[in-house]
Amino acid sequence: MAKEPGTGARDSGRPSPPEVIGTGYLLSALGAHSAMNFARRLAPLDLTPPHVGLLRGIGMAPGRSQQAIADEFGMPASRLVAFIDDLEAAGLVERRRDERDRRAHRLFLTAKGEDVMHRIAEIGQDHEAALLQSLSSAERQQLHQLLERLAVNQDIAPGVHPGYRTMRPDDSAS
Amino acid sequence: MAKEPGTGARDSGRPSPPEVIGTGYLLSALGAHSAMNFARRLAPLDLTPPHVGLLRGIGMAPGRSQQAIADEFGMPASRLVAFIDDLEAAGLVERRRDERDRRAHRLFLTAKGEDVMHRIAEIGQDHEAALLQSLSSAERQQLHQLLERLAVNQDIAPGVHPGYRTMRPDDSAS
DNA sequence: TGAGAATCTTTCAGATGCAGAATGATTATT
DNA sequence: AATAATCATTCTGCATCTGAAAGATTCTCA
Repeated sequence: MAKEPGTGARDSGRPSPPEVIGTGYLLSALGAHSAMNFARRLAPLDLTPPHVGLLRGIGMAPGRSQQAIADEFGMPASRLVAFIDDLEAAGLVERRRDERDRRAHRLFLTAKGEDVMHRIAEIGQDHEAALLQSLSSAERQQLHQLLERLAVNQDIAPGVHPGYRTMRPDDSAS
Repeated sequence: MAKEPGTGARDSGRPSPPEVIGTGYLLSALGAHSAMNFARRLAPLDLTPPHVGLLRGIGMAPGRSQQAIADEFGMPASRLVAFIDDLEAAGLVERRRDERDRRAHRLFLTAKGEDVMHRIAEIGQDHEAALLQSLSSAERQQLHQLLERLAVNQDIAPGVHPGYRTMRPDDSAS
């Protein structure tokens, strides 16, 4: 029985690769998990996390052009169109032609949009509570501060983030 | 001028939506960012994070079937095939027919595969260092422990995580 | 033993996310 | 006035991901 292949295999002569799970990995796994759970909670409203991000972006500074918002969120303007279409069809957002520059559409939350934002805030709090349930209040604060430091350091835009899948391997490594 | 639509609009009568950026959001943004940077560093090796996850999975317990690995990683077995094809074409992984069950393929790292794993470990450390550069050593430890607690609590599988995009809105909310 | 059910891999077809080029309308530049 | 730049939109193409066949093998149990 020299190999015992069925069970575990933990005894070759080689230096085994490091077992530690990196913080970066934890971050990305937890982030994906958190986003997925949030998406689940959002599904009954027929919204996705990007929709919500945009709603927030519009609500916090109404009247901006699609281009401006696309820039803030780091997405191509062409991608924004479909999202705004959805939000407008749902009656949450209004496109108004800019009178000073009739190429541009200025975006506003409707009254219904603002109501939905409050509903979303509740959902967000539930989600947050579920996510952090294993941490004490002090620990939650600690965690939040540490993450905020990282975010500032990496200058994360407060917007919609694509998955790494979006990465084209032809850019230069950081 | 009752509306003043041009400038900022920060003065309606409504209760403005909460400004706080949730920890869940930070997590997901940082996670996406981290995964993207890691993907960038991996690109010269012609590998993606899922490839690396699988390599690790195979290296840590060689000889398992594709089905077993697909289960561990929470992905459909059909999706695994292409990844293993890639890894095998690159000479990092070997498929061997299981003699006891000739339907199954058992997966092993080649010597080259193990070498690449070590290179990947280096890359991971660089990545980690860049990510955490703004934190003291004690803070890094704190952060890691807090995240680990969350991961355990949410029982995150140590595998390949799809983005929330994968979520079909027809499942039940958690 | 032998027939049908289950299991493993693989291929294939379809849905979705995403970026970038092309287009039409409008505005800025000179 | 003519040309260039800018905004929104549409369209095309590529990558990711899933689930449904299909072929090979093994299991079940009558």
